[in-house]
Amino acid sequence: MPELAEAEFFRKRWHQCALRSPAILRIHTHDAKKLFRTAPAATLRAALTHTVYCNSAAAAKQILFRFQSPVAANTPAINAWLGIHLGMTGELSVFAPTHTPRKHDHLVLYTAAHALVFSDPRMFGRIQFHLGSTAPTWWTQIAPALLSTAFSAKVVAAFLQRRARAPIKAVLLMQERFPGIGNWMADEILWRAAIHPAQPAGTLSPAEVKKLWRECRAVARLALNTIAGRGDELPPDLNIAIPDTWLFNHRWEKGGHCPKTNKTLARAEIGGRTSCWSPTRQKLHA
DNA sequence: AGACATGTTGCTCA
DNA sequence: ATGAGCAACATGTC
Repeated sequence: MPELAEAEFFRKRWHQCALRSPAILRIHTHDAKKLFRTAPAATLRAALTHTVYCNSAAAAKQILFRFQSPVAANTPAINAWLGIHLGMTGELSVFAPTHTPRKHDHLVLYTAAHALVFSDPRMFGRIQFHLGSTAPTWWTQIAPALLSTAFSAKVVAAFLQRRARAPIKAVLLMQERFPGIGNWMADEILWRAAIHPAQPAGTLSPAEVKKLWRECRAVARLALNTIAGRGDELPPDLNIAIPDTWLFNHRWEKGGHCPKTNKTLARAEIGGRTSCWSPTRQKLHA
């Protein structure tokens, strides 16, 4: 599920509740070493218990939550940074404080009013942790956001040249330049830009590169607005918000049709991932 | 039963 | 050294 906008959706879900009841009273963790590979669960539990939630942010497919230890006046507060990557099947949800951890609830933060739950059946996600006054490098090193000025058409063009022989679809999935783009966003962008997913990145015309860059930003903006909501608003359901004018609602259904051309959508593995495109709209060229 | 899944990483080979 | 391709990870669903 989680790409750029879903990460922000799940961040808000925890945030809205954590804000109202911010003291962490108790923490449950599962034994999934894989998820805690860079932050041992015991260390995290010890450091985070009795801290207080401050704020959070989402970037790319990652979420950062900041907590502080209550300390005496005149003493600088210690920040505890919790990072969550949702992987393929990760999810953040909120239950009553009486919640009993389910099979795939790998991390549960109990406050007076809630149980903040991170669950992930496939365990492709990752939990990170850091103590210190400044944000950790695994957070600050995330590439500049699609909607930032640093993500310029020029920077995109240069990146495509370095990856000239790779299919453009594979290039869009590279987080070091396109933070937060995943399989469905990449297909949505290419469909709107009318570029075939297998087109080698170095063979895009200057006009196509410009169009691709614009659609990266447009899809990021639309996805954030519709999936993650505007401002502090949170859509009640992750699945109901997306209009049928997007490729999104047609790409997985068998015999799905392009909402622009009404032709049957094509599907193939490109760049190691299943890709979906509209054959009359997105054509390979020299 | 078997194919497939909205992600990353680490290994090969060119 | 750099880029491209692919298997592996672990579990659930159709």
